[in-house]
Amino acid sequence: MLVAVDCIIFGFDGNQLNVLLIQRGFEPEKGKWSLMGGFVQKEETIEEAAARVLKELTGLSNVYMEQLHAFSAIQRDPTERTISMVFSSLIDIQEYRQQMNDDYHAQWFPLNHIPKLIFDHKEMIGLALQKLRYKAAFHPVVFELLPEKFTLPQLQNLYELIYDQVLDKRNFSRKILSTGLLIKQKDKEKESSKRGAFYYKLDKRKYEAQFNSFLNFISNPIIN
Amino acid sequence: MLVAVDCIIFGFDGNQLNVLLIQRGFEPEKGKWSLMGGFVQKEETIEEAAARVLKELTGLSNVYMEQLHAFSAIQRDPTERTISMVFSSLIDIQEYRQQMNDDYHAQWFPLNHIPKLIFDHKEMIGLALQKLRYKAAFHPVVFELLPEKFTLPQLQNLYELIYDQVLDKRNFSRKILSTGLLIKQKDKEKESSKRGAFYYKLDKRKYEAQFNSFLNFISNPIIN
DNA sequence: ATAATAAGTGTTAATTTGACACTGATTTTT
DNA sequence: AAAAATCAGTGTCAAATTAACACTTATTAT
Repeated sequence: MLVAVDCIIFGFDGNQLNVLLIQRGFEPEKGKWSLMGGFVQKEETIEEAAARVLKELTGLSNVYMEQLHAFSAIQRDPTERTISMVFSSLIDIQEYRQQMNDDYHAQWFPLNHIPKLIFDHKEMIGLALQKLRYKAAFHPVVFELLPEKFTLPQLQNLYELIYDQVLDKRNFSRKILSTGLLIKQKDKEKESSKRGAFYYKLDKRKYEAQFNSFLNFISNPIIN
Repeated sequence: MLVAVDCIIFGFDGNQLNVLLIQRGFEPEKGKWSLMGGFVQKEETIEEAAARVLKELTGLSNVYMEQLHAFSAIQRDPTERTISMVFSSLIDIQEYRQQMNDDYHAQWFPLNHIPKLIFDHKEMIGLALQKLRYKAAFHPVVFELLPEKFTLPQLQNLYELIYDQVLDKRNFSRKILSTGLLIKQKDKEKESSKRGAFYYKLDKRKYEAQFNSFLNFISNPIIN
């Protein structure tokens, strides 16, 4: 019985939530779109295997990933019995763009335009998205998808994407600012509007301290 | 590399939260206290393996278990490289007492009197408890620990145990009844008080429909 | 100068929360 | 038979939070 890891990396480009995919480099299903996957070696933990596989296939390193779920249907890989440990992660696309250079052939796909994937990888992404919704409702995880400096409209936009729900900006900013997690900057982002919107940074000390206090940003989050 | 499953079964006896343990039947560490564990066979999913192992070691069947986490530290089993898929479950001790007859030697241990366990099993239980706290704060999972008919004082007692926190009974009953999930019965439980407390049953239809609406029973749940 | 665009901000009513204490039913004791 | 003990059950009020709602401001383009 083989033990594999598969990595789901969500990335936000300012407009869309994306998932990173590659064309599989070995048989079976060589050339088909797939999550970044590989086999666990004898001398590594599954977390180490996930980090190694991600690095090998995309060039990305120091990406914080966490266990999502293990998939073990007997025929999920029709050629060999394989259990897959799935990891998932949220990153800011821009921050990692350099690491992910042309030597690699990983590609970002917007969530609503994911190509046909091998095995049960589509199901894996579905579950990861569900967990993201769950988690983001109570924990300030979405900041991991944003650059260091971001604006309130960008942040709201991201929440609206994740929950597929429009939010009232007055209530949104009151709520998000009331957490005390955001530090207003002096400069503005001027690309996406004439007036420009102030940048904010995350207060990392408070972020870590308060991570487990529940926020409930979304009134009636739809989790499943 | 071996793939194992370990099962964490929490049970409530009316007073205490308990975990089910057995004395391990094979080397290494034969005779030491342990979670119910075994190896995944070629022709079964890990969920099936967990159900089979639980049945073999304790007689329990039809227990709903869900994946908790995979443990894969290289030396966690010092004799052989083994990855363990951990499952956990909540049950009403009474309901399963018959299944768990004298043929088996599984024993319930109150959470604050757990013996020394093999490998990383203590850590596994810690994580399962953390997840129970997390989940029970938003989902009505605690009913799985209770018999079909239960009283409000019993239910409150259970929440107080899980969160190690005393709750105001007026606020508690207001909140729990406002979910509409409980159906008041005509009869009373008269064992534990002179006056007797009305039984309630869970409205199973609503329970399933509302499972994913967040309840937030506990004001500031301490999750970690 | 004017129009267009998106940012930013405040009020009010309704709901929810948390704090708090007494009455009621029954059994045990004297 | 009366009194005491035990635990179930219930209501109010003030504070905090939420949801709904619309206008002003800064800037750029015309």
